[in-house]
Amino acid sequence: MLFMKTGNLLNWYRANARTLPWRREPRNPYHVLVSEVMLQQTQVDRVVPRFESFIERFPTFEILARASEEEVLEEWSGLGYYRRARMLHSLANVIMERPGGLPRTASELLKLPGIGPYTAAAVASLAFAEAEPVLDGNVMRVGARVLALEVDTRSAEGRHRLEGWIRGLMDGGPPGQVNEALMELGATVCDPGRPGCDRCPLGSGCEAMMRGRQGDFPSPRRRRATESLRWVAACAVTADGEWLVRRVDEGPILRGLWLPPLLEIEEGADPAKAVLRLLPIGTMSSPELGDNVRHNITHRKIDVTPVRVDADRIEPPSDAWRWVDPKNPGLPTSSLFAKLVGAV
DNA sequence: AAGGCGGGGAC
DNA sequence: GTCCCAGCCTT
Repeated sequence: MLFMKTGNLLNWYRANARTLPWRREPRNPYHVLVSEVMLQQTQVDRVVPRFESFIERFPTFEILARASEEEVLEEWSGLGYYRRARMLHSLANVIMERPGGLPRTASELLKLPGIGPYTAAAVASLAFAEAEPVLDGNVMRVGARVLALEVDTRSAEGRHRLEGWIRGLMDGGPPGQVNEALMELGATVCDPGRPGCDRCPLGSGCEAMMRGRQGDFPSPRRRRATESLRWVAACAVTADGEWLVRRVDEGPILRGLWLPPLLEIEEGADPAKAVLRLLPIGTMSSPELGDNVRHNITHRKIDVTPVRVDADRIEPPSDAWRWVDPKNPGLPTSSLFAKLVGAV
């Protein structure tokens, strides 16, 4: 009976699985690892193109390890959560030093930088066939509904119950396929707002569906209130279209990335006046306001006013300043940069 | 156990 | 506007 449910799930998966670049057989453990790190809090559609270019540039652990952190961050630009890129680079170096290379078990993978319970289980099961349940946002939602789980899916008890359920499914099929099928189901059928129960292979095995209570699971997460901020961006541009950028060296956000100088301003303050203090430029044209740009960083909503000035290509005052071609910065940066370029 | 970290897309 | 996403590290 239990096995039949697994069979339904795996048959559904074989018929409906998306073809994704990191799923090519035989599984390449490096590809599996890179994709799983990119997929942390980031949706598949956004990861696919970035995965392709990352693998093209850094095809192996060894090549990744030998690259500079700045090169890795440049390739990561716009993907967000930049700590992931730093830790992946660090991980590659650990792997190169480690006898035996990449570990094959979840418990050993868990010791590596940037690898938490989810990624350890995903790599171990998908690349090395270990029977280790993955608990990501998708699987937790599917499981919370199947079990009509009243406790928080992230609590110790919730995780334990979900893992038990998945281990039961793994008695009926290959663990990697079970994990991947559950994630795929959560991503494409068991939608947070509008679950497609009529096409779900788990059918009457879902307790929430049987009770008509799909919307009650999983229990909602507490969320920090968003904070609104106002920034001004000093956009110094040469006649050739080169932009002056500065490396962010302080604050908790976007550190290490290169952006036009940014400054927080008060509501109602004059953005043009604030810009003058930000630029190491002697003479400049009269500042010109661009269209405001909206940028969200975790719990912050930031309203950015770009102020453009025509500038001469002065010598950068320190190595924390550079002139770049905005179409191809060649430096680590945020998607905010492209938004500003389009708004002045 | 809780807070913080990017960014975009769906509604 | 709100919510979510193949989470992790730090305190």
